[in-house]
Order: sequence, then C-alpha cells, then structure tokens
Amino acid sequence: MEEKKRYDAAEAEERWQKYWEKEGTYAFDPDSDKPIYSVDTPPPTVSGEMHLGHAFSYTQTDIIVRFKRMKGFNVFYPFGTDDNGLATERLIEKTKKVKASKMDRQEFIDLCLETLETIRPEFVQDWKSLGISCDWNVFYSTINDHSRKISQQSFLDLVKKDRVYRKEAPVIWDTQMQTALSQVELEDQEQDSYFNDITFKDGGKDIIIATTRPELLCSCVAVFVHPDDEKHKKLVGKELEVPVYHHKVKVIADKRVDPEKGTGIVMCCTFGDQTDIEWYKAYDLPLRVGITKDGKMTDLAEKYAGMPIKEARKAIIEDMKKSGELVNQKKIKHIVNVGERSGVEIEILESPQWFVRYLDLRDTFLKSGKKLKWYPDHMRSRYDNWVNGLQWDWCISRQRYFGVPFPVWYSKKTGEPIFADSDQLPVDPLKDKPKKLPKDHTEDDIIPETDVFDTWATSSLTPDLATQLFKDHKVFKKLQPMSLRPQAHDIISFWLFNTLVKSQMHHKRNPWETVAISGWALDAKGKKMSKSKGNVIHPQEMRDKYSADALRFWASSSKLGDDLAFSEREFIAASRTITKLWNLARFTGMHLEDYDGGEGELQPIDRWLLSRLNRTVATVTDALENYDYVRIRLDVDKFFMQSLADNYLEIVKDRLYGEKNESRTAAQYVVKTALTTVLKLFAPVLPHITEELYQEYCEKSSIHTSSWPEATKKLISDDIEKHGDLAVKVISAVRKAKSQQGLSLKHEFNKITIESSSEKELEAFLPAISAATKTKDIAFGKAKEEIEEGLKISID
RNA sequence: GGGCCCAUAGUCUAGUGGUUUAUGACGCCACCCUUACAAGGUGGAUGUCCCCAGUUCGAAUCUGGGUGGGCCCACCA
Repeated sequence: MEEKKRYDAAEAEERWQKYWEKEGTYAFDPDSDKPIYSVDTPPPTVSGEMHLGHAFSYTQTDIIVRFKRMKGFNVFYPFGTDDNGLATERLIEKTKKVKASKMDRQEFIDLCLETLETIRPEFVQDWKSLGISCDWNVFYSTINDHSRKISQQSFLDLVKKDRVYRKEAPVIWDTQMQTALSQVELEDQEQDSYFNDITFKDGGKDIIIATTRPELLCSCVAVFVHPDDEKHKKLVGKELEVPVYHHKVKVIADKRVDPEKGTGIVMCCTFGDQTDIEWYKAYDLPLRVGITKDGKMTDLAEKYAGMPIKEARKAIIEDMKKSGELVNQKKIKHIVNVGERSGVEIEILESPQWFVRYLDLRDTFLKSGKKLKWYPDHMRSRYDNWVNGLQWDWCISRQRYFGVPFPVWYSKKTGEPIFADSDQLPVDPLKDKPKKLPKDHTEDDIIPETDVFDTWATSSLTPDLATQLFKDHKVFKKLQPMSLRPQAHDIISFWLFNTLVKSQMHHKRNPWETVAISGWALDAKGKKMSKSKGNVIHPQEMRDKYSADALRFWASSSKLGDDLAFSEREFIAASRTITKLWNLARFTGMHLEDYDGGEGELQPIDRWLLSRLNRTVATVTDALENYDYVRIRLDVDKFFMQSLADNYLEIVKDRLYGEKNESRTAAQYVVKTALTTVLKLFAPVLPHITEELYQEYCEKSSIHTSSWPEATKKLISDDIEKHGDLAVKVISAVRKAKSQQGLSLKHEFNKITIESSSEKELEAFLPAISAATKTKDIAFGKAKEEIEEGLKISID
C-alpha cells in the first residue's frame, strides 16, 4: 500500500464532497420508515457570496444535523435561496448597470431571473464546499414558480380567512427606492441637524415651538402640549396661527409630549414621525400631505413646491430668518431613521397598502412562543418582547418591480379587488387575466395590481416551500411541523415571528418544535463586520488557506447563541488537530494490519482508556441532544490529544511493536475502538478528514451514515480513571526530570523509585509506567532512603 | 429609556457553591531528531476570575448595586 505522508485537505475535501453528492449520502429518503428529523434551513440571499456569518451559523446547524443523521434519523435538510425583493433588485441594477424604474417591468424581471440562474450555482457551491450536508436535490428558490404559487396561495387563504385588508394608511416610505418599507428595513443614523425655534401666533402673542423639520409646516395639523405642563396648559383649546402658511391649528393636550424637550410644545404634521400617526388616528386630525413619493414638496408647500425636502428646509429657514419667524437655531446631533438599502431618511406617507391583520392574535403568538423549545432558552424573551411591543398590522405590499406579485386585479368600475383562482397560480396580473370576471365586466374593465409582496410574506413560508416539494408523497404529512428552525438572533422578530404567524393562520399550529438561535461572527476585535468598515473576512479565503474542516472547527468553538470573534489562531489550532488525527490514524493503521478482531487480555491501562473514552461518549452525546455541540470540541479534543495520543499510545507502543500475544491483541482492540469512536465523535465537526480516515482504516462505507457510538456504562469507572491518572502523573514526572536534565525522552534511567501513598493502586500500572518511561527497573521506596543512582519521584 | 445576554492569563476558552494550589488551546521560554507526527514531542512561566457590597463555615460560581460591551425594542417634535 502506497502511503501518503501528508494530508492534502484541498484535494480530499473536494473528492469527498463529490463522493457524497454522487452516493446520495445526505439524500432524504421519502420511502424510509425511520423517524424524520426535518430542518427549516434558512435560505440565504443570493448576493454573490457567502460571508463569514453564514459559514459560522450553517456549520453549527450542520453539526446538529449530522449528529441526528448518525443517530438514525431520516434527515430532511433542504436548501433554498432567497432571491426575492430589494436585495436582488439592487444586485441586478449594480451588476447589469440598469435602472429598474427606467425599464419595462417584465424585461427587468426576466433579467433578474436570468441573472439569478447564472450566479446561483456558484453561490450554492460555497455552501457545498463547506461540507454542509443538505440534500441539494431538495431545493427551492423563493422566486420560482413553486414558491410564487405557494406564496400567492397563502395570500388567497388569508383573504378567505378575512385576515388581509387593503387600506390607505400611513406607511414608512423610502423616497429613493419609492416603496413602503417595514420596520425591519430601517437603520439608525446619527445626523447633524438644527433645532429651529419658530413662532406660532396666539392672537398677538408669540408661541415658540422647536422643530428640526420646518419644511413640514405646510402639513401642520395641530399643536400638542403635556396635560400636566403648568407653563403651557392654558393654551389647550386655543387656535394658533402657523408661520409662513398662516392656517390655524388647535392646541391639544396629550401625555406623549415630553415637556422637557425643546420648548415643551410640539407641532404635529401629517406626517413627521410615528407619534404624528398616533395623534392623527387618536384625534381624527386632517391629512395635509406635504411630501411626494419621490421626496419633493407638494403644492401645499406653495412657493417651495417641487423642491427636494432638504432644499425646501434650507429655503424656508432662510425665509423665516428674514421674516423674523425664526428666533433661534441650535445645532444638535440626532438619530434619524434611514432606509437600510438607500441610506435616505424615511418619510411617512399615506398610500394604499395591503395588510395582514394580526394585532388581535397577540395572545396566541405569545402562547405559541412558549410552546417552542428554544436553544438557548433566553432567546425566547426577545420574541416575547417583540410580540408585546407590536403596534401595527403587517404591511405586506411593496411598490417594487421584482418580487412575488399580488394575485389581484381591480375593477375600473367599482374599484373592488378581483382575486385570482387558486388553480391558476402562479399568476402575474400584469400578463394574466382573472379566470372569473365580475358581472358586467369585460377584460378591459380591470386593471392589474402592480405591487409585489414584502419578501417576508414569502420567506415566512419556508416550511411550506420546502415540504410541499413532497406534497404528492405519503411522507408529506410527517414532514410538518418541522423539527428544527435554525437562524441567527437578529431576525427573531422578523423571520421567526412571521413564519410562526403564517403557520398559526394557515395551519393553527407551530411550524416547528425547536428553534436553535445562533450568534454572529464578528471581526477579530469583536466588532460587526461591514463593507464600509472594511473589516470583512471572507470565509472562502480561510477555507482555501486552511480547509473547510478548519473553518468548521473554528465555528464550533462558540456556544449556540453566542457571538464569536474571528481568530486566525483557531484555524491554526484546527489544522493541528486535523494533522494529528491523520498521523494517529496512520500509526494505528500500521499496527492493525494483522488484527484479528478479538479483545485480547485487557490491561489496567487499557481499562483506563476505555473508561475515559466511554465517559467522553456519554457526555458528548448528552450535550448534543441539548444542542450543545461545543462539547465535541472541548471533550473529544481533550480525550484524543491528552489521553489517547500523548499518553496511551506512548504507553502501548512497545506492546504494539512486540510479539503477537493476548496483550498485543488487547492494545490493538483498544486502539482500533478509540480511533473509530474518536472519528465518529468528530465527524459532525470535521466531516472530511474523518471520512477520509474512516474509509481508509475502519469501514468502506461513509462515516456519516454510520451509527453514532453508544457509551458502555459498565466500562466507566471512577477508580480505574483515578488510578490510571496517578500512573500518568508518574510518567509526567519522569518526563519532567528528563526535560530538566536536558535528556532525551528516550533516555533510560537505571532505576526509578516512586514514593507514594497510593502504592497499591499504582502497582497494577507498573508495566505501563515502565513502557512509557523506557525504564525497566521501577520500585516503590521511601523518601528518606538513600538512593545511590537513578531517579526518585514523589507522587500523591 | 426598556428587555435579554456577556465579562476568567497577551489572546480565545472550560468551569453554576467545597473534588480547583481555576481547564484546555494559541502565543512566550527552555529542552529533546523519540521506530505516527519537527506542519512534532516534553516541560516551564504567565491570572486583582471587571469593580463594590452582601449571603455563607466556604463565592469565579448565589444576591444587590455599579462599570464596560453586544443584540433587540422605544425615543429621535
């Protein structure tokens, strides 16, 4: 047999990935009777490449899934890509140098679909090359026909259940992207601004109000003061004259006013911020729209009409300075909401939108959250926190070009919506016509809805998108509810919550039994990675430099839910473990060529190792059942490096090299058992190297479909371990002596005298000590005795 | 401002009341070519367990308060 001296990770990893795909190692078997473990895999957004956070969290899930597979589950582990919505639009606009707003809509959609097809394989390849054990044939894209159909079906079902409505409502608006946004799509940004003290007129008296947005004066519909504000409460009920525009507005008392802020008096505009919306609703205030959808002033702004918002602000400030209506300006820094993709300050505008009504279901959602098993458990409170804080129904419409269209048309005559038939889905109302027209309507009497769904409206259906691939199969019912939802903590309020909402509405049950929440991968300083900071680490580079297994080893070093700072040293440590495994397996294999499969005559040191091994199996298995995969890293690594490699192997070397007898057979048995078990325990974390060594030295079939080791309880013994540990202490003391005297470890002392109160326990390990220290003459003795030659060791 | 989480050697980390003179790794220092491995081995040095107070016979561990950091929410006139 030609032996390779070194492990070529890059070569081996690619070879095994191809092997797994060819052999269908991770294929879900719909015909199997084994219990199913199903995973609602997060579909990553096709944005060109996998980032380190992906590598981190997908590895953590993969470890759990690989464990379940080895435990005998029929694993359903699909893979999808999320190629819906704004992210894709932006990607296409950038790479293809086009503007969606300046193109024919269908042409743009075709370009998106076409581009996605070409970049998707390469994108998915990053996941494959990490050794993620998804069944790549169970695939969905959130924009393909299958998903569009399910998403539209979901909408129609909610219509039927009276859970959706269309309404003119104030929505968060991005004037650059020209669409409604959800709370999720906002970012905070600190900006320099001015607090402008401006004068409203109470008859002849000046009332000073501070505002950062004087250009909204044309939209001013009321003025508010705090009901307990002694200074200003006498104004309540009066009508004030708005500067510049001279219309009159009422003064109303409301406790949402902070009397300490500004002058303690606030103007309410429709709309400046969220509080304005609340007041607008609570006091039935008029609507005065000052801003257009593309961020310019309306005719209401009179001389400023048509100006972009910021320009209008400057102009109105200058004019008010001249007129004396602006009495003071204070420079401030304040936080404003900007669109996460456009970076532009958001506005609140009223526009017709589709909503999912769910505020009435708050209690159901809280109860459902309690029924889920959360790992780690404390993540549940983030969910509760969000549900308790819900203020608005879910706005699911977006005024974008690329996405899943609403299956809706409107009657030109009545304005009533006309819904698609569920058997004509997926539909694009821009191209298709409704199956049934309302009475007295021809096709010319209808107009299509041009809005598309919020991406969450579709991605909240991932359990359905994945399992409905098996809809016509008898296994379908068993796939839901799914066993596991893995995801990161930042999107608990969106993806997790929305998925639960849809599942409760459609199926009246939770979409999964368990959720596993992973943390974030941070840069080496523990800071969030972002392109603008330039601290992005590409997992592909690390994979190429070290190996996929090393990358996984790093990812497995942080507890579920904890963030992990990038550390290249961990990759070096991982490489070391991988090399060590390789060498240990080679050594073991060398001595197993004539192994007959028997147990031989076990020596005390053999029982010591077997006890440690079985204890490790027991704790690691138990931990993995609780999603605590870090134990693999902590316990298996420790067992393998310390007990097995550093001590046991050094001790049994001379038995393995020695003549064929029962003692040698026992050593072969233990070494083979330990190697096989260690490989299996490491397999979820290091799938490539363990497969390589398992198939070379253990079995000719995949380690990943082999059975997870079971701990043999009767082999675990506290006493044996304690006594063996003493022997290891003696060996360590001898090594220390050699090290301090500058002697080679091979050096043979004439005699070693051990002083210990545990002579009886050590007695049985003398042959092991002798072998590891290369010294034949070992005896017990007293410290006081004069020893003429050799080494004296004291152990207690 | 509110909720949740985190804080252990230069760095990462184990440890949820006594078994700990705190675990392992990286890094550092010294020695060693030893029949798996020099991409190695053996040994060594390195800690106010964030701070203060309390509970307890005993606290890294429990309680309260503080400081620093993270995520989410709210505010952002």
